[in-house]
Amino acid sequence: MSQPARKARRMAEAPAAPRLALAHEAPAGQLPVQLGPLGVQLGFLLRLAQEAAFDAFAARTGQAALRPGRYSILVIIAANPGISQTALGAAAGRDKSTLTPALADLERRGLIRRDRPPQDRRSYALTLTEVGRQVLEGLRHHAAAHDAALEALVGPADRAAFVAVLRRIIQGIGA
Amino acid sequence: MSQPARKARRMAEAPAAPRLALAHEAPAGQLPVQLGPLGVQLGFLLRLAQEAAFDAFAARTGQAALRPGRYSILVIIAANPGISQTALGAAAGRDKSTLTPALADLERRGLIRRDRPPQDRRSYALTLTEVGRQVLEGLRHHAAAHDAALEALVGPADRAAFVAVLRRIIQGIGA
DNA sequence: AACGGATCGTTGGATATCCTACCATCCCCG
DNA sequence: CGGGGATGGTAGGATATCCAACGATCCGTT
Repeated sequence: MSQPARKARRMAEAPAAPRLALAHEAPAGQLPVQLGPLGVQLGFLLRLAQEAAFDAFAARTGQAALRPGRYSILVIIAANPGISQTALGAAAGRDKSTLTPALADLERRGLIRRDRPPQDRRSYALTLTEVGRQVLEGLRHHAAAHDAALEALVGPADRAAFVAVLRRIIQGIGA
Repeated sequence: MSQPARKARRMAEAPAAPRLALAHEAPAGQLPVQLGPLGVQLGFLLRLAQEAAFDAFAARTGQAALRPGRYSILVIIAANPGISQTALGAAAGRDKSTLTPALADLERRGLIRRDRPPQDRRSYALTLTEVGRQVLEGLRHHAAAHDAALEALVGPADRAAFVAVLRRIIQGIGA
């Protein structure tokens, strides 16, 4: 849900070679493209890393129904049965309007249920169906493998430090 | 260019508090939302970190003309006068079709020039104008400040290690 | 009991992305 | 020299995002 659907359409293929080399190899006889200061700027590298990671996860999951964005929705609903759309959006880091078509799609596929709690007819209580649990189980394997692949690159000994840095960025960069 | 224009519209305001707390604080009397395994999954954290960093940079720059995506385009063109659109897209990690409207806009604003090299009338040679250089100069200050803010969170002593991890992810996650 | 402010979720619109197909151009090979 | 494959860039379409505004509902205050 956080990226366009290119990954869904590309997933039937084996993952492509990385789209970008930081030290750009140009065609024979040409100089490589210089990135200037971008090559060491943390924001730019974060973007490239995130997109590469996202692409790789999408490659693993392979089907539109199992796109990374849907995965995080299913995980959060599974962990919080009865959660509202507003709370889900906040937890997933997504605008509530972004969730409207995504949840409609998951409901249509039979992966979740949206019930009107009698005490608040404005909102929905979201829960996974049995089918949804099964689909999520399949996704968890992909997610675990993806996480292991990322951890291999980070270095297992450095994982905790890396996570701590990401959390500090998440919590602190807007201040 | 890597994210929707929400940031452009929001930039006139002071940056909002972070949209997401990893340990979600719920309304009084409610339990916080549980992230389940997402809270420690590297892919999810990378996404949140990247979006938070992007939001923060967009907040600094403030105007649509100076959006982060345009910044990377200007930096790369500045470092590679005469670069083609195809090479620029590859360096920026963007599809060439994504660049078409962005470059048209930059040209319209007088920040770049697109010339037809006589030896290859299929392509364009992209260069910054004097106005483009000036706009880029202003952006560099924002970018440097943003990078410093990120470095403060990463920890100056850990910056090189963090960059190395991001590069390994960029280069290696798709393999 | 009624009113006004707040909230939940949806809709419409805008922006940004990529993929595929196409046209114009280039270049290499037979 | 000509043809065919490749390349540069654009257009159309699909997907995903957020913002603002709206209708329905909730709740607190008077």
